[in-house]
This record gives sequence, structure tokens and C-alpha cells, in this order.
Amino acid sequence: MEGGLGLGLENYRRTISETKRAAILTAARENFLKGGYSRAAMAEIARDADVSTATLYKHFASKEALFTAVVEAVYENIGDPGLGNIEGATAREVLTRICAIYARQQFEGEMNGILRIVIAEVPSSPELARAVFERGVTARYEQFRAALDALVARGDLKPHDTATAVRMLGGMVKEFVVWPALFMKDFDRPNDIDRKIEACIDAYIKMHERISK
Amino acid sequence: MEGGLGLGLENYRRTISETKRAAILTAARENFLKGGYSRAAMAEIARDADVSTATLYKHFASKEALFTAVVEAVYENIGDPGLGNIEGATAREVLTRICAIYARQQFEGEMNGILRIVIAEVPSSPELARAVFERGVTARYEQFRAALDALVARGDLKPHDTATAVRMLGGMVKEFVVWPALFMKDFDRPNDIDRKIEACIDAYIKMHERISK
Amino acid sequence: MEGGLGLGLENYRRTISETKRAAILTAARENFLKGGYSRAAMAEIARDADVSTATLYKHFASKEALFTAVVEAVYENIGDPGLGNIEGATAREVLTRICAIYARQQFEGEMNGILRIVIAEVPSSPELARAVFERGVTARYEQFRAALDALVARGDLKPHDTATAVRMLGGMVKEFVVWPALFMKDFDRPNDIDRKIEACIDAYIKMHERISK
Amino acid sequence: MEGGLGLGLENYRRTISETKRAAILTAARENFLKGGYSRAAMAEIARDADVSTATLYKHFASKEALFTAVVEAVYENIGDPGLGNIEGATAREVLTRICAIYARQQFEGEMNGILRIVIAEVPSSPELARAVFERGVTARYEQFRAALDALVARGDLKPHDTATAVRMLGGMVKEFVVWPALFMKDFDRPNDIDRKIEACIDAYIKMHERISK
DNA sequence: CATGAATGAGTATTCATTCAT
DNA sequence: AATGAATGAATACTCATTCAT
Repeated sequence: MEGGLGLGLENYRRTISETKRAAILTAARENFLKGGYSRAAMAEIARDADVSTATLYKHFASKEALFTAVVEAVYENIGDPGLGNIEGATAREVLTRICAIYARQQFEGEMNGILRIVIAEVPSSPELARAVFERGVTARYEQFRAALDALVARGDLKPHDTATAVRMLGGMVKEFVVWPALFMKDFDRPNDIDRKIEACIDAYIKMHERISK
Repeated sequence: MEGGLGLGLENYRRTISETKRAAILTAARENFLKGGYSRAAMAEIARDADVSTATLYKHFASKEALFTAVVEAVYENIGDPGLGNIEGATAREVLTRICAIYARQQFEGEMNGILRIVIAEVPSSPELARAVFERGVTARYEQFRAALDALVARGDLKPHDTATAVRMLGGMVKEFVVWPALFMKDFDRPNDIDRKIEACIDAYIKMHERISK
Repeated sequence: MEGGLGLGLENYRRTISETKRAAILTAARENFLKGGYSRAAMAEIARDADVSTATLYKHFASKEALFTAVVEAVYENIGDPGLGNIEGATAREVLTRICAIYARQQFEGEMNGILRIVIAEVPSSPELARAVFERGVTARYEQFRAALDALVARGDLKPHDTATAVRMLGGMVKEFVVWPALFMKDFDRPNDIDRKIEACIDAYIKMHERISK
Repeated sequence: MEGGLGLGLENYRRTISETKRAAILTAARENFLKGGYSRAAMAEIARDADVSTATLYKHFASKEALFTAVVEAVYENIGDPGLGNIEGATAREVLTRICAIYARQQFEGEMNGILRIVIAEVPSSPELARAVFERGVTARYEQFRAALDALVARGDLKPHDTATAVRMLGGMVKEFVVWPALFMKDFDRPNDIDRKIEACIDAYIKMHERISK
């Protein structure tokens, strides 16, 4: 009984605590996005999250740690459906799926705004930036590269240096999707984005398709 | 005679003034690069430039104005040789020149570090970011596009949407040249950069060359 | 039990807070009086009040707000006994009471010094000056005028424009009590002040007494 | 010849110098009036007067000296017609003239604005305030008292303590003319001012006229 | 004699973090 | 476990005054 009660209390407390943690993360993200890392104020974050500064510090040891947690949360919250089964899909279909995922993820969770700050903090927090690069750039490429290798293995594409090729494809898509978003506040998916992406895919296929096809 | 003296004084003052202005800009650039916009302190910039804070403010009305001037100075100091005469050059040669200029400029004057800060300040100084985008991205593309159009006119390349194509090329090159530099402090031209760029050019040519060639 | 503890904490905090607030107000008043609004330094006020500047700003959002609070505190701390019951008092007695109150209040809480600063800040803080005028001049006249009206109603004084008359009386008293105090630091109640005031009262009675008396 | 030329040059220089001095005084007065003593900036005064700061300091050794000079200039520029010949004038006429002069002078040359600053600076510049009091208050009273004494000698008024009486009269007039002007920016002569002043004069005459009249 | 660039001490205000309760 | 008051160092910016030319 007592154990049950105790567990209940413990559970209750954990729930409260997690609720607060989430509230803090949300408030923090909003504040960081508003004016960058330095301009965000711990006191205001605490106020927005309806906790005291002391509680804030109980959850996150420092401003830097809080920001790191915010960044992580963004990546955790990105819905990543993966590429799914590519068995019966044409090369074009797979590439389209890849680019669509890429483009969509880039506009989720204010990813671009967060990216801006991570980039800004490179001189102060190089490790964070490296981690983000690893997770958001390198890792994604790995996933896509595997799909491309499968297409090659299957004979839909010519054998080629997929590691480099996927980056070239990514670079082209970024040109239209990420780059303007970094420089323009409130930049949103432009209307012609799908056509641009299609052009990138066309290029990719033209370069690497089996001639016979 | 008096005129001569007066002019002497004026010249003297102008020289002194310009020397100080340059010293301030250098000190400012270094300080901004060290920890971003917010962490840079006007007092320290003044100290590094061997002037008083008041003199600093005589030259630049505010921290923001100073940063803007730093950014402008970077763009002004970039040596831009232009593409030169492309009369007798092959398409590949022209493209190689384009990409080489692009890549080189990106590592001059700590361009990438400055870019980081400009991006970071997008929410606070959207106009500055827009201006940099205009000058550093859009304008460069214009120049390159003109060259590509010439190649098309000359019959070396198939007619194609050069405006989009130049961005795709730029995106690919950025992927190897700019993107890692944004995330990694002290990222310098990697060894295999020329091979990567060549791959991009290969892709471009493959897509748009005259079949007859 | 917990409620009791909580209340204890709250009480404790409130007490501390109010003590500090009072200390700040005192320190501020002294600093403002020393050299006027502009010369007073928030840092010195904080030091004199034995608090940090941050605490000072927790209590008062700005220098201007602090000064306003100082002015209000002066008016709140003035002991205003009111005129009391004037039933059995002669006109002369009532007038004497009026002038005595007026004169005494003017030397309480460094009123004259505060007045100097309020006047000085008219171009910068016209609303504050207007409020002080309302509270310290107009409102006092209202109170006194009511007493004079009673004397008229009672037949002790001839019917007359008491609104104007009370200002004339006030003007005469100010001439001896306030005006020199504005121009001379440490001006204190002069010895012959009561005689001067009596002369003013004589004048008032002479002008407005019932002839029959 | 040479002497003549030299004198001409000297004259020219003196003229220039005096022109500049006047320009400085005007610019200074405007700046002081705008926001009080502390907020006025020597650099801005110099700019407004079209001289260099060095020239400004050639003419006036310090900010304080400049302000003193501004105050003096105000008093020098007041047109003081004196009371004129009071030989054939009735007591009422003389009193009316006295009050008219008083009231008019108070609105010339931004006297009230200057007065505000002088009062504000009492703790910092007590001597200046004392001098202004001497010149603007005491001295004027002397002049008026002499006229009143003449009226007494002539038998138009009862013998009375004219020194005190003139202050009482002055106090009443100030109540309507000066006091509100101190507290309200841009307070200008109100419409009913003449009637108020007449009431003051009525009071004065009532108190001190020969009964036989 | 006039200039205006240069100074350095001073200003109000903010903020990440701690700690007594 | 939670609070919020308190800190003190730091920040951008200003100003009366001087001085080399």
C-alpha cells in the first residue's frame, strides 16, 4: 500500500517535473528564436514557462545546456518517416521521396531558425555545431546514400560515387530550400519549390541513369 | 600659403582619421569573429584599436553601424578579378574559372565567419542580411549567369534555364565549400576540394552540353 | 502547517522587501536633493541604500519612476492635521490655522528641495509637474477655500470670491515662505515669519471682514 | 595708415568675435531651455552656434560660466522702461503700472524657463541663484517701494510698511503670473490675467488708501 | 586665432546565476 | 522541492574639456 502510494506520489512528481521541463523547453525555444542566443534571457524564459529561475536551473544547469537541450528536442521531434519500402519504386520516385523528406524536415520545428543560432554559436560552442552537423547533415546523407546504393545495385542507376552524388543533390536542394531561409526571417516554402526540386532530380537522373532506360 | 597650411592640416587630419578608422574596422572584425555580435564589446574593440570609446563612436554611430561597416569592408576587400575574357575558352574552362572564383572568395577576409554572424542576426537585422544576400549571393549569380548565357549563345552549351542552372551549380559548390565552413570553426579549403568542384562541373556539362560535341 | 510556513516566508520576504524599498527611497531622496535629478546616480543611490543596482531596479523600473516615487513619498509623509473643527473659532483664528499649516508643510520632508527638482524637470516630465501642482497647490487651496466659505456663510466674512481670495492669500504667504526657499539652499523658517504671516492675515481680514464687526 | 588699418582689422575681429559670442549665447539659451542645465551639451551648443567647441571655450571658460552668462544676458535684454514720471498719476495708476511691468518682464526672454533652471541649480550654484534673487526679486522691489513711498509722502496712501507691503503685492501677482508658469511648460499669459491683477491692486488700495479719499 | 579630433571617466540599465527561506 | 529576491560584473553610449596642428 505504502509502496503504491509512494509510487503514486513519485509518479505524480515525475509527471509534474516532466511537464515543467517541457514547458521550459518550449519557452526557451521561443525566446532563443526571437533574438538569438545572447539576447534570450533566462529570467524571461522562466517567466514564460511559469516556473521560478531556481526551478529552471534545477532542470538545466546553464544557459548553454538549455540551448543544447532545445536543439536536441528539435531533432527528436522531427517526424522521420524514413524512406519506407523502395522495392517497387522507380529511381525517380525514390529521389522524389528523398527530396520531399529533406525539404519538409527543414521547415519543421523552426529548424532553420535553430540552425541560424547554432551556426552563430560556432565560435563559442563548436562541439554543439559539430554534433548538429553530424546529426542533421551527415546522418541524413547516410540514410539517403543507402537508398541510392540500392538503386544502383538494382540496376536502376549507373554505378557512381553515391557519397559525393548525394551531397551534390543535397546541395542543389539546399540552394532553394535552406539557403534563402537562413537569410530571410519568415521565409516559407515558396510556391515553385516543387518544380525546382524536380529540376534537381532531373539533373540527378540525367547524370546517373542507365543509358538503356 | 595659408591655403597650403590649411590643406596640410586637413590632409593630416584625414590621414590620421582614416588610419584610425581602418584600425577600428580591423579590431571590430576580430572581435565580432571571436564570439559573435552580442559578445563583442565596444570597449574592447576600442582598446584593441588603440582609440577611446568616444573616438570609436565618432567614427561609427552605433554597434550596429560598426558591424554593418565591417561587413561592407569584407565585401569591398574581396579581390574580384571577374571572369576575364571568355572568348577562346571552352565551356569547361569557363565553368572552372567561375567555381574557382566562387571558392576562393569564400575563404577571403574570414567571409565565412562574417556570414555566420550575419545569419545569426537575421531576426534582429533583417535588412543587413537581405543586403548581404543580395550582394554575396544574387549578384554573384548574375555575373556567372551572363557568362553561361554567352556559352549558350556561342553554341557550346544547349539552351537551358541558366538562371536556375547557375543556382544548382552554386548549390553544389556551396555544399563542399560553404556549408562545412559554417559549422566548423577554422574549416579551411580541404585538399580534395578541387576534385569535388570538378565533379560538379562534370555534372553541369553532362546536363547541358551540346550532344554533337 | 505548511500554510503557516509559507505565510512565514511570504511575510519575511515582504518585510525585507519593504525595508529595502524604504531604504532606497531615503537614499534616493538624499541623492536627488544633493544635486538635482541628472546629477544623482543610480549606482550611488543603490550603494547608499545598501542594495545592488539590480535590486534597485527590481523595486523601481527606471530613474524617472524612482524620482516620481520619491515625490509621492514626500506628499504621503506630510502630516496633514486638517483644519479641525472651526465651529467656535474666529475668522482670524481660522486664517491663522490655515497659514500655519501651509507654512509648516512647506518645510517638512525637504518639500522645497523636491519642489526645485520637480520644477527643473518641467520640460522633461511635464506630467509629474502637473501632478505636483495639482496635489500641492490646487488641492490645498480647495481645502482652505471650503473653510473660508464656511466663514462667509457664518457671517464672519463678507461674501466674496473666495477662490481668488484664497489664492491671493496663498500668494502672499508663499512670498515669505516658499519663494526665498526656492532660491536659497538651507533656507529655513525665518524668525519674523509669524509676523509676516500675521500681516497677510490682517490684510485678508481688512479686505473681507463684515463692516459691522 | 597702418594704425588705421590695424584698427580696422582689430575692429573687424572684434565684430566677428562679438557676433560669435552672441550666437553662442543664443544657442546656449535654447539648449538650456530645452532640457535643463545637465541635458544641454556643449558640443551641440557649439554646433548650433556654428563655431567649434574650442571657440566656444575661448569665449566661456566652462559650462557653468556659459550658463551664468546666459542668465545675465536675459536680465540685460529685459526692456525696463522704469515707472516713468508718477507726478500726476493716481495711486491706482502707479500700482497698475508697477504690476504691468512686473507681469510683462516675467514673460520676456523666456524668463520663466531660465528661472526654472536657476532654481534647479541652487544646490550646485547657490551664488548664481542668490544673484538672480538679488537682481530679479529684491532689486525690483526696491524700485517699486520707492514709488510707493512717494505716494505715501504725497498723501495718496496711508503711511505703512511699504517694504513688506510691496512684497505682499508682489506675492499676489506672482501667484497668478509666475507660479503656474514655473510648473507648466508653455504656460502663457492667461486671458483673465488683467482682472486678477486688478483684484490685487484693489486689495492693496483698500488696505492702504487714505480714508478721506 | 580657430579647428575638430580625441579623451576617459561616467551614465542608466541588464543578466546569468546563487541562496536563504 | 520550489521560490524569487539579490547580486556584481558587464554593456552601449555620452560629455565637458583639452591640444596638436
